[in-house]
Amino acid sequence: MSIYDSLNPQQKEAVLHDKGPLLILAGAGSGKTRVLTHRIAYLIEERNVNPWNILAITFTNKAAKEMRERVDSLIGYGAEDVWVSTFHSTCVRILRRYIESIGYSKNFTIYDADDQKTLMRDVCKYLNIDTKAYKEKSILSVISNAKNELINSVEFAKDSGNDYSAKIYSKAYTEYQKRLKSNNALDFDDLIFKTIDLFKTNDEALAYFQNRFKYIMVDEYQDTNTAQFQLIYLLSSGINRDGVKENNLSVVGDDDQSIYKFRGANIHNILNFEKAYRNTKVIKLEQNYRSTKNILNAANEVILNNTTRKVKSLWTDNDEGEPLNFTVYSNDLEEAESIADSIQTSYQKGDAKLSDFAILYRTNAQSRVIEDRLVRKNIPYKIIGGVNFYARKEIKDIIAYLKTIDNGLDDIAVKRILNVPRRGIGLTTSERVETYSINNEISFYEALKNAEYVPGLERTSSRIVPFISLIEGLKNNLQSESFSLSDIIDDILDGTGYLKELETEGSDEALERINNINELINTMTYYEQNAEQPTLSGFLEEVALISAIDNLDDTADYVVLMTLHSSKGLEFPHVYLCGMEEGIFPSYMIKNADNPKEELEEERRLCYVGITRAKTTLSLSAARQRMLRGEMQYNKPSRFVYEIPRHLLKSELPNNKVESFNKKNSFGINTSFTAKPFSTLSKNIGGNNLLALDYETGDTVKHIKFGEGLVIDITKGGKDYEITVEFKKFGVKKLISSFAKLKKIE
DNA sequence: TGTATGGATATTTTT
DNA sequence: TATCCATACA
Repeated sequence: MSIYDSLNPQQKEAVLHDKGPLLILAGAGSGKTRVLTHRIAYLIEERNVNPWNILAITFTNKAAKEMRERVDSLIGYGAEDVWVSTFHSTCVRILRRYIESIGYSKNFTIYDADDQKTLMRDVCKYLNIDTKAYKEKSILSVISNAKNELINSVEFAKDSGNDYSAKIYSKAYTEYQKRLKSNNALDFDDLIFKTIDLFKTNDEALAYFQNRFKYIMVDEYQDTNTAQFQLIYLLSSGINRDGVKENNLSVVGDDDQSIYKFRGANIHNILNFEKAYRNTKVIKLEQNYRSTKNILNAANEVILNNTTRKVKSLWTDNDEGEPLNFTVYSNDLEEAESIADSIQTSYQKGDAKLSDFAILYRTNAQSRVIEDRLVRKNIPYKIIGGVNFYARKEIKDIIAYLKTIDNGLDDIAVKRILNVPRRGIGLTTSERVETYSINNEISFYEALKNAEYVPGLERTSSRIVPFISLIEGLKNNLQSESFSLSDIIDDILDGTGYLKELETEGSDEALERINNINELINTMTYYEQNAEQPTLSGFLEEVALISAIDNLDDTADYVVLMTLHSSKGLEFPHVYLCGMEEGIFPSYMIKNADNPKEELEEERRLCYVGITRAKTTLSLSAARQRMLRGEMQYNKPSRFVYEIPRHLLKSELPNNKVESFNKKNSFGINTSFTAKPFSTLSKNIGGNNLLALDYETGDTVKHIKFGEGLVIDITKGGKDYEITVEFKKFGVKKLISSFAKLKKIE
């Protein structure tokens, strides 16, 4: 039996596709990674394609690693020669080799969001841009959008014409690029942008890679942006020996799972693929192997409300499974408590491992309450994302030292550590050095070396000298043959007294920082032992391109918490989708967006992604009130919940337990209950979901807290009703029908 | 130059 | 709520 026999007909067709462009529209859980890996195996084993002629591109390191492992297990040898990597690392590898032809040096550093912001702050100061009116972040986002659309600063300037704001952005863009270059640094977007730049200006480099990558595969194609599209287009447009353009490009994606528009992803890349590549073969994978029928149907129904999509419908041979849970809790604490409870119960019964559970939410901020509950119950968990490990102060400090040692041109790094730990070198000094460096067109570090000549620094220069000799000493260590990379952090810690300072402080926070630093040392040791040719630049590069999801270890047993975005591509037997509330999910941000309808559809795709992560059970939940940035929010259940057909949902028995932490709710009572919103719900044919009320004006109704009252008015407000009731004991109140569980009294 | 303080402010998703 | 920033003071 061959490895291809286990594939279904569509999968097989995709795997056995010969040459030319191939678009695989792969629904959630339809085995797309399987198809890609089998296709790679097929090309190598059956078509005698050289492994090194294959390039497979993913978005995360984790996906790349998985793909390589799977190819490895499929074929006997050669898997290690297949180039499997992310867009960004692919570009870094290309640039490390050829970047000199566009005027950077090979040991360029990569700026993360923090570095970008620091640099932009300097730029704004220099250009006298009022950062109240033009925030660093928004300027950076304008620049990022431009780069994603392959607009350089010169073209941007042309396009901005006489528009006042555009001119400011343009000036900032120009100066920002100038400084990146003099710092010998690239930001994330530059990695792609400059690679294209290189290919457009250096025919030899382009030809080399076109010739090398005869077969290209791209995963998650729906998330590519214009620049990435162009990159792939260039790489896949090589001419073969017979002078024919083969376009041996296979892309896999699902337009319904396109959730990175905010990051420049261009959904038209996938929607118009067939137009960009003539003679494209299109294959749809519609059989889902992951979820139960109930879960899949719920997902299908929700996504049906989107208008901009390729028509497809997923089906499955799997069991019907259990209906989905939907519970409305009175507040976020209770929601968290209940989720933790239910995980604990299943776990203790031995029904599942902890790693079978995932708790998904829209925003990172929501993780805090849940984390708190899990801690109290001693349930091991891991939060993916949130404050990035490499964004922590102590880690950034050490990294800045490493960058300074590696690339003295990186002014941002040098400035960061100049006075860390304190050396009595303050702002005034730093500014004088900077002025000197600008006037003399040298790097900040070079200027520091000349401190004694810098005007006004006669006295402080004595403090700068030891700093310089420290760095120079570390640089020298690195040169010596016997020196190992992993010693370098120890040397930094010793030489600077960084560790000592933390030890003396001795606070919990300081200990935590020490732990983090040790983790960094471990990472470095691991890198040194495993990399083919370990270098400091190589390590810094790896660290810069790491993503949150890469830290997910699927062999460890813990509950994972993450945003819906991070969950894409993963699957779990049991999924909790919490915070299913209007304003949270969909986010309130979409209301003020340029195109609310488009944004809503993106949120809905995100919901689709969330639902389709679940294999056997899915629990949705909402909270009637939740604390958000110190303010109490009252939200209605998410419209997405209403888009799930009633018959796919299970209503649980009321849950009236009294929790001590909940005593002080603003109503003075505990209203923990399991909502049954669908007992009173009817779905209109137009898709405009309205609650059907079982009472009308003039009826006597009963409210859980206010008791009996007379309905005096019912007004339609959006997708809900506002009910005015005159209560016997509490007077006239206005209530929202979906919250106030009013019961008609006969 | 360093630190403490209070007030303003910004709140989605991240390779 | 958490972070950032300006200002005042040591």
